[in-house]
Amino acid sequence: MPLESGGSNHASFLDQPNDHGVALKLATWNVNSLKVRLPHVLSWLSTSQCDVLCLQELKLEQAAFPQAEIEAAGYRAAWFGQKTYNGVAILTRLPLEPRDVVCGIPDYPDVQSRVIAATVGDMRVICAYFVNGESVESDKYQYKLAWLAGLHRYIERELQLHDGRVVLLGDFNIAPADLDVYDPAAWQDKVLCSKPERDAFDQLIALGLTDGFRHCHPDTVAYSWWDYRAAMFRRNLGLRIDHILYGHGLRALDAAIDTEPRRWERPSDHAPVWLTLDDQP
Amino acid sequence: MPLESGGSNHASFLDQPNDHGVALKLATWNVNSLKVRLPHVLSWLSTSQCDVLCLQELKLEQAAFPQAEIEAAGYRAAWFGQKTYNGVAILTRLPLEPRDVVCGIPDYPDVQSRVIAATVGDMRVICAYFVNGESVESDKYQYKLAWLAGLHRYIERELQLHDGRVVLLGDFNIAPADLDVYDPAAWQDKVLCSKPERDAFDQLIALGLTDGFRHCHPDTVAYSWWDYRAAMFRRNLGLRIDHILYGHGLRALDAAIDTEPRRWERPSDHAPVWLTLDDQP
DNA sequence: GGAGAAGCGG
DNA sequence: CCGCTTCTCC
Repeated sequence: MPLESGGSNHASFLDQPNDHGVALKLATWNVNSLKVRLPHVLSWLSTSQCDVLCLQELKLEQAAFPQAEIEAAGYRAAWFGQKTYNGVAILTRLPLEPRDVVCGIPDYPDVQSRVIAATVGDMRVICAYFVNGESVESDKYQYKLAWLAGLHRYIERELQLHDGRVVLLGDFNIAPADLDVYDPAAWQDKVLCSKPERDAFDQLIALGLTDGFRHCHPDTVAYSWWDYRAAMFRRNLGLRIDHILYGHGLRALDAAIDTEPRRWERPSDHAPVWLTLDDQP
Repeated sequence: MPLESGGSNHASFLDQPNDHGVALKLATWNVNSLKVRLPHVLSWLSTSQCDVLCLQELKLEQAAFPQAEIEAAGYRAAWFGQKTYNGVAILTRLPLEPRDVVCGIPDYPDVQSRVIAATVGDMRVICAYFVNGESVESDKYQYKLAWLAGLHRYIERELQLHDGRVVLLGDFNIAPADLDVYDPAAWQDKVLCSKPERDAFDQLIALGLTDGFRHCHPDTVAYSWWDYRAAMFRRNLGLRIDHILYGHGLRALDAAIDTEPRRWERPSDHAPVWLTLDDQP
């Protein structure tokens, strides 16, 4: 997969360096209700100083998005809401702003609000809340596989359109490898870990995307989600299912999963995952 | 209504004076879920120092009563629980204890846990959560009137059995007079204020009971309940529907409605009502 | 408006 | 376990 250099003639992300030097910090966080988690999000924004934060499971309708609070924190947002379930958003730190916002997967009809894309600086950011699938026996699992195929085609097009300067981030509801699972034997062939799901993940990678966290930490065991039940977080029994994949037109500097917010009062069951990108093409 | 002196040969409430001298302080409080309001109850017990506290709307089943916490506060309790709705309790400050506990109205079959009686010291305490009735057009209103008749017969018997040393207290769901209503015209003939309900209240009084609060404060406008909606408490738009009625064998010293707990975080919609009784027959 | 239930989704 | 919903009751 050669690095495309012909079409790309982009400027830097920002006119002036941010707190990460010339790097851009992106993050993804399934907040499991933005209404409940807004204080966490605002607090985390202020300390993490990330430039782009992608949220999933807003669980609020379009009109209920807390735009004023987000903007008061110095961010702009594009969001795709839905009552009760799903809902995704892209937050960008000023002077960055989401441009050319596209909700949903074009040509893939879906009543659920799972995908939002925007151009930020000169890269395409695609925030997705992947279908969970419930169990491999479930109808929802079939929907998941079909949805994954639809997303694959979408990402393929976006990579072409944006010369590999694409970041796909969100709650993938897929643990790509056994290293990403606290008990691989128990999870073998279970939803989130099944072969077809991992194949779909690998096919995204085969498009020329890199798993940011795994690239930076090839052997590190780290999880981004812990079931609320059975004190799974306290016992660190989790899965790494939230990911940041970046295209061949970009280069990663560092990545991590910030488990601190998972320790806060009334936490989301997910922790934010972040990645810094070098601004030298 | 002459004061019965022949049959009554009772000792004092307590062997030694309590914080109110020789008086006994009784209170009633509809807590609207004891599970949620337990901290309020414990806090109020510690400051009010009342000897007998009757609770309504526990909204918990018999086994879920927080006995340990109540006892740790220095109280004993008898309770009559029910899942979701109703539920009543009598709390007594040690060394007082509830004796001869009777749940429900004997000979008045009712699946709802609305009445509990106990002997405390040498008086009979009857704690009741009266039927609300919903509206005068409702079937529940007919149930209310029938229930009131059943209660009347019960109280009549208890007054005879205990030589007028009876206290009936609880959420009556009846505002006895227009003075007890923030907008009598609007509430005219409405449930809680209708003629048949007020007649039933007056018939209880006619048994030889005295409305403790009204006896001590003949002209005072004071409410014990304010609807959660429309900021009714802030605007002091309420009703006096929680009462302490005492028999002719007892004498009141003072009474009040403590509106402070209604200002606390996540309050009940009712405020505690208290009465002190002289221990000189 | 605030409590509880029951049911869905994760 | 935790969030959402709709429902009932007051």
